[in-house]
Amino acid sequence: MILVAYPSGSPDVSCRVSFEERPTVVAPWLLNKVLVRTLPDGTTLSGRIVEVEAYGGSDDPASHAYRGPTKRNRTMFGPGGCLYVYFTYGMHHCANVVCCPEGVAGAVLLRAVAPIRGLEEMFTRRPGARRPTDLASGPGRLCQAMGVDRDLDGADLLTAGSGLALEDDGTPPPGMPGNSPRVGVGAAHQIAWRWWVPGDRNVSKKGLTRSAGGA
DNA sequence: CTTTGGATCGTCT
DNA sequence: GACGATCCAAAGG
Repeated sequence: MILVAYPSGSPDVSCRVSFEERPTVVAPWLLNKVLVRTLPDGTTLSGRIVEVEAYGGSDDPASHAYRGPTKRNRTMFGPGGCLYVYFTYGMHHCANVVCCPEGVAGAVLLRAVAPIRGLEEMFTRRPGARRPTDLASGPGRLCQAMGVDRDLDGADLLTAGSGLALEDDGTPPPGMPGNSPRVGVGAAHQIAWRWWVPGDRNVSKKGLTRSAGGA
């Protein structure tokens, strides 16, 4: 039982217990945190998280974990603060931050980041991208730009040396984030489990729709 | 600008 | 054997 998740009222990205919260709590909190990728050759790529979605476990029909653990989704049942990467549509990878206590499935899909470091490398990895907003404005694009694939599944985002890390540069999450139903989820189970940074151009196209955020 | 359909393969039934 | 937590190019307004 978690008694105190956010002792100071301001979640600490380096604190494991923060990731034992539910995905609907962790998701909006991740907005404006920085995702840092260290490539095998030492190159650093980074971007500010501007769009996320929450996925649950046995309570969420839209979640990979809805019908229990499988070889593919087992990372979702592991400890919070780790990365869950899956491959879909025969060509795209998507990255998630695992949350909830170990044994309980839950994750936050990283849908978009605003590139900060390594733009040149990202353009190389994403031929066809013209503008910086083409680099990581979507879950598949984000993974392609930052070199994230299934090899990083299970990586610990709170430990240096795992290749991918979460950092807090002091920018707080938006006080009133954009909020809408999730993208690509059947209308039958639509609830507003998607959040974004209002006004950020890197938010994926399908989402500058109505919200509580405004510009 | 919006809409539409094809690509492509690991995973689970 | 069917179907994606998607992306992109092409075509139409």
